[in-house]
Amino acid sequence: MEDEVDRLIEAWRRERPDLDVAPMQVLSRVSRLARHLDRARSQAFGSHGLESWEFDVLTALRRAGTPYQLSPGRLLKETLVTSGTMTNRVDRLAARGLVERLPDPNDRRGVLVQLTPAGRDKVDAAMADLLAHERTLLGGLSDRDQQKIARALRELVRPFDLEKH
Amino acid sequence: MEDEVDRLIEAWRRERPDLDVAPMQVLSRVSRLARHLDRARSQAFGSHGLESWEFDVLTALRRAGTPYQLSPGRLLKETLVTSGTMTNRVDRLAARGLVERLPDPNDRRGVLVQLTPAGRDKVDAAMADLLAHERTLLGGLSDRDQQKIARALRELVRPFDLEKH
DNA sequence: GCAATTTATCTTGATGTCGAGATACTCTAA
DNA sequence: TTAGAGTATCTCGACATCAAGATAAATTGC
Repeated sequence: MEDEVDRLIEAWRRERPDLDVAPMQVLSRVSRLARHLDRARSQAFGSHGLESWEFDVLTALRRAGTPYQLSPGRLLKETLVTSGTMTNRVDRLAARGLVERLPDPNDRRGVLVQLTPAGRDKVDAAMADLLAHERTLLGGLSDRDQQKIARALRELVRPFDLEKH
Repeated sequence: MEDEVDRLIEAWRRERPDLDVAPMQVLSRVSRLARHLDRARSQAFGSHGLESWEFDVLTALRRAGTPYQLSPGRLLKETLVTSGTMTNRVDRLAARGLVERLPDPNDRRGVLVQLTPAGRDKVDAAMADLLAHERTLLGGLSDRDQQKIARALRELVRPFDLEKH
């Protein structure tokens, strides 16, 4: 059974028979699947009144555990955005009452961003929904297959994860 | 050997032991890998003086085969952007001399976007580089493993590809 | 043949992100 | 203790994208 990437590859083989397009079999599918996942996520969050970028920030805080505080600097490492973007995001989340800005008691340059109870409720509900939705997307794959793919993907991501330190 | 997603999942297990976070093993890695691939691509294109969005449009035209013409409407289906975005992209590519706008002889509402020789040269060179780079990223995986993953990913993407028709 | 609908493209205004630079504070080492 | 380097956050301007609407031409149904 064919998918869009098969058609893509077929076109390249026709136009550039000299190129080895095998890498696209894996990597183009990763990119395309990720784009579709983004859209599916946005849709899932919509029912909770959340945008994707809001979910990204809130989950980072939620994962940190009580008291659900992280510095903006830490947040931008977790979410891979720039400092200007994070300032803007925290502003808007604070305006919506989902996070608060607190002065960092140990560093007067610093700030701590803390999840409010309302923010915690929202992110918990959205996370449960997201996982339920993702489970249905993976429905076709056996647990064994999922594990195999997860292991292979871990191999592919590791070089990037290492770069950062 | 652990990666960032292992740490992510560990944090969620600690904070929300009631949730089944297994889907993240596959899907979070897909999303993260895709983000890294985007950045790697941008970097690879930089050496050809191309932006990612430029490459997207030029490859769509290149794949179409001689005479390398597509309508803006067709282009936005291929690249998954809106019509306003495509107008803007074609404007800038035309200003750089990589594409030309021609009137569609069969439909006076329509336009055809055509690759110039300079555009074709650029995209051909960039594509070869991209594939070389992707091959090194996949270096750790045997051909058999690559095929297995490709098949599994095709399963995961198919439902999305079907939606559109 | 004509009105209504659909299709193709472009225009416009709002928005989110980035990157560079500004500001304020902390740390290091002489 | 103090100059200089480093760090944390915010500000600002540029830019790519999107969504909605405008325009013009083609198509459909009567």
